Amino acid sequence: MDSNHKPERTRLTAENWELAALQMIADHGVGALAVEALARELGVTKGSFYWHFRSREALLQAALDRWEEYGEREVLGQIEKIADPRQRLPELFRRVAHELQPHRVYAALLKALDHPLVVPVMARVSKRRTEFLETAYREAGLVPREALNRARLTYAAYVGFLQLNFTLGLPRLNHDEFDSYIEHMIATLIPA
Amino acid sequence: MDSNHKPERTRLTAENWELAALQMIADHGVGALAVEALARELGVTKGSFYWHFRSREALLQAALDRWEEYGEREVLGQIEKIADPRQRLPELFRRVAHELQPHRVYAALLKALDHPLVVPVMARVSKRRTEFLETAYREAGLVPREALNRARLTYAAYVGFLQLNFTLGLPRLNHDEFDSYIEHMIATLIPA
DNA sequence: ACGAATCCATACGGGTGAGTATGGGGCGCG
DNA sequence: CGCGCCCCATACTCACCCGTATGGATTCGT
Repeated sequence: MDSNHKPERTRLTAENWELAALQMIADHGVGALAVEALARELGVTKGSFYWHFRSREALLQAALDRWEEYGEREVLGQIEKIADPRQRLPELFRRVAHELQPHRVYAALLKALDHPLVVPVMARVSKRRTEFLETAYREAGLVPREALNRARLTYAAYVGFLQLNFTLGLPRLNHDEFDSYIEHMIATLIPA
Repeated sequence: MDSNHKPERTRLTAENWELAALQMIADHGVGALAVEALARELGVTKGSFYWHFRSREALLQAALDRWEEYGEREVLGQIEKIADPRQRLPELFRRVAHELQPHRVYAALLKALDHPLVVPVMARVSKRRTEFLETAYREAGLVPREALNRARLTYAAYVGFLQLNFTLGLPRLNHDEFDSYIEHMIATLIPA
């Protein structure tokens, strides 16, 4: 430990700033995304930041774009590999339930829905995911109107769960309670 | 129109500030709760505010307390009058669905779950409402474990719906689509 | 090796919003 | 009538944070 407590050093790239921004958003919310605080975190000063980005909002936009692109590629990409449509929904539920880490940014963005830059991103992501659920429910045998409503209900339950248990940390479910809840959700929402 | 465009005048009381604060929270979120902005809204200056309240946080706390107390008295009080437990849940769903106005503060508070003063309030409110749903589901015939999980699922769906359709304004449901969604929710979540 | 491009530090200006100090005006009450 | 208390205006200070200006340091191309 010859220099700082943050072992990062040497030159930075725009990607470094964007990833650090996403980390900051996940930890302390969009409102805490300040350039001087980020610079401290990275062991540099504002002088560095304003070389890579035109403004604070430009960084936020870049970070959101990166997050959205990553989310589409990772979350939905894996699921579409599951061939059997009947197994797709339960498997989706179980996988999503056990990857809590990637949802931290999503939960933080849910709390920043007043910010103009956040709204269109969340609108696109929510729309795509709901449509994905809708086709999955149709493949599972629901008629179109029911599939649409069930998709909306499912995604609302997902978002609400994030808010209540993740952000609020409300009932602090242990592992068994959590699994029990997920299986109950599968039994209730997915048609037999 | 001899004076201001805001027809409020004469001396103010602490209650006036708290109600104006809740209005501001509902309209522009907790972050927009600034004392100078509120003072402008009420047609006075900061000098007035700091006579009634010690700080900005004191106002926020008072407003939250008022909202929590009002919510318990109004929302849950009406529902408990419904005698038949079988009719209680569908009736609850339909009533809650058609009173969107009282939910605006709740939706705004959902976006302020990083604020230390907001978290305990939301934790208490969510806990009470989930427990209310749990007993209602038990009265409707579910076994205890299922009643608990179904209550959590229902409340999560409620919270997520607020976030997606209220705050985000996503699919912009019209009246028929909205009713269709509510009835689908009743058919899916409430045991026959 | 040496100039040029890249990356960063230092220092400053400006805007915003919380909190304080202090005095003045309205209103009840004797 | 005039005295005192309640309510509010004015005018500050202070802290924070965005953005700019400019020069220094490091690295890369050739």
